[in-house]
Amino acid sequence: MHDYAQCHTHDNHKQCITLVPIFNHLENEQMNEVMTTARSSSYKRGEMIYKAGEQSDSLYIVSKGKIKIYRLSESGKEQLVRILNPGDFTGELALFNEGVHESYAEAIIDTQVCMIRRSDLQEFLLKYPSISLKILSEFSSRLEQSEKQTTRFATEKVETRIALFLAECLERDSTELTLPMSKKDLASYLGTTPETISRKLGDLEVAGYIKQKGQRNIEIMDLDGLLLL
Amino acid sequence: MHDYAQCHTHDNHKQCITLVPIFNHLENEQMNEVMTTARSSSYKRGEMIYKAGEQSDSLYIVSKGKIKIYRLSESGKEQLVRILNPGDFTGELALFNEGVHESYAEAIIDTQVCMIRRSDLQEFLLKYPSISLKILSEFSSRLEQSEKQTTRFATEKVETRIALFLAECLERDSTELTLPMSKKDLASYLGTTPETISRKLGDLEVAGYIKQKGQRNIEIMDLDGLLLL
DNA sequence: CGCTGTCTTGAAGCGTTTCAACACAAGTGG
DNA sequence: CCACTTGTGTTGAAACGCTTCAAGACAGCG
Repeated sequence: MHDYAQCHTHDNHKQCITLVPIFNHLENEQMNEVMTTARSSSYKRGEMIYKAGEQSDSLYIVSKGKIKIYRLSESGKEQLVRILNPGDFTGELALFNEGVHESYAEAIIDTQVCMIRRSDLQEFLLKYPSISLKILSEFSSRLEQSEKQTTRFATEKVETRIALFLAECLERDSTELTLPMSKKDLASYLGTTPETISRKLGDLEVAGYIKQKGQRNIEIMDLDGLLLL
Repeated sequence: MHDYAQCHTHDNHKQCITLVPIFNHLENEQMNEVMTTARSSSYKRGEMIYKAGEQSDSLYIVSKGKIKIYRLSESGKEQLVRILNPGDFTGELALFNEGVHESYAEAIIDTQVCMIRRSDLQEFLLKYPSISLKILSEFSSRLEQSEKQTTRFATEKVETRIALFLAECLERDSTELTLPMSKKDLASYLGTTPETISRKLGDLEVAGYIKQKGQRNIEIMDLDGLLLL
């Protein structure tokens, strides 16, 4: 493994951009072209990358660290939308839209991102149409995912939403998982409260579907049963 | 206004494709190229255009009629996702993705669509990259919209979701609106039951925020009050 | 006109939130 | 390194919001 912090800026960008599904099909030369336009930037735990209402001017690719994306509803309540790990990107929505962010991006640990300016990106898209197809594919998945999530909120009760979430965290053929976020954040993500998360996980454990191991690890005892809730 | 049904197929396609934001910036010649690859198809009230699980092979553009898009949740409950009117399109998600539909599309009145095959579309996208940018922009808006909707479900109570929906139906500087769907469908769209819709609208009327006029018309008496719920 | 599906209203029941109090873990500074 | 502070996680009891079921009114379509 590499320690990014010790890399040259150029190596850092390369390291980071090759991680991204959108770009990783490019020829080496095109890749270099993209890289030279990128800048990098660091954020300390708790710092904001962008806020709702701000003008958007870049695509942000996480090269190191963790970022949480959240929204405020009309009545001021916060909902966690997504957690970004190295290789994930954000800021894309505002780029093709009105240009104003509607969500908040905050570093949850010390984080390094690499940024591609809007104008540079647009240029690449017209020059290498295959990038567009990649982004279209990425957007499609995200839209499916988001609509699926909406439908779950609209039709499933909390216990089911938790069960489905656990099932999605579980790697194929594995029986144990590590929660990707705190239970407080999980509550925000699933549209409920930390108290309810705590109680429902307790219920699932009593019913024999899962076994909680410490704060963040869960062993799935009966996946099929879990999905029948 | 035109009566599409009486048009020649070719005129019909043109009529229909020029309606679509994705294509309406094209030169006449390019437009013709797109049109010649399109086919049209008709559906009677209640007929399915596609179902979840089916292989996807086309983009569908509504030229006449109304289509409802809905999903089934894991536990089998139905949620209405969107209603398509002439000029709207669907089927796009599966085109860039796995190729399998995850939602259902049903004609709610007699409907005519024009279809562009997947392979033809991909060809156009690589040939005319500006179409991709248009679609990216459309997808961005949809994603914003969908994430906003998710956040509402996650954080707002039913009454607020209804109020926000009414506000969005209201045309600028207007004071009266016509619901775009039945209250039963509205309930499905907003993730609640027809009974609750009925009761909450009653409450809003008693509180003086709105006035119900017949089954589908509503006069907004106090928009600001409504949005402060 | 009659049938079918949508809409309304009431009463009972359920699921989830809220508030408060306490246990526990993690990050901070002497 | 420990003690301190701060934030996260748990548990109970009460309150709330919404759904469910049932029954009747109404509208739309053949």
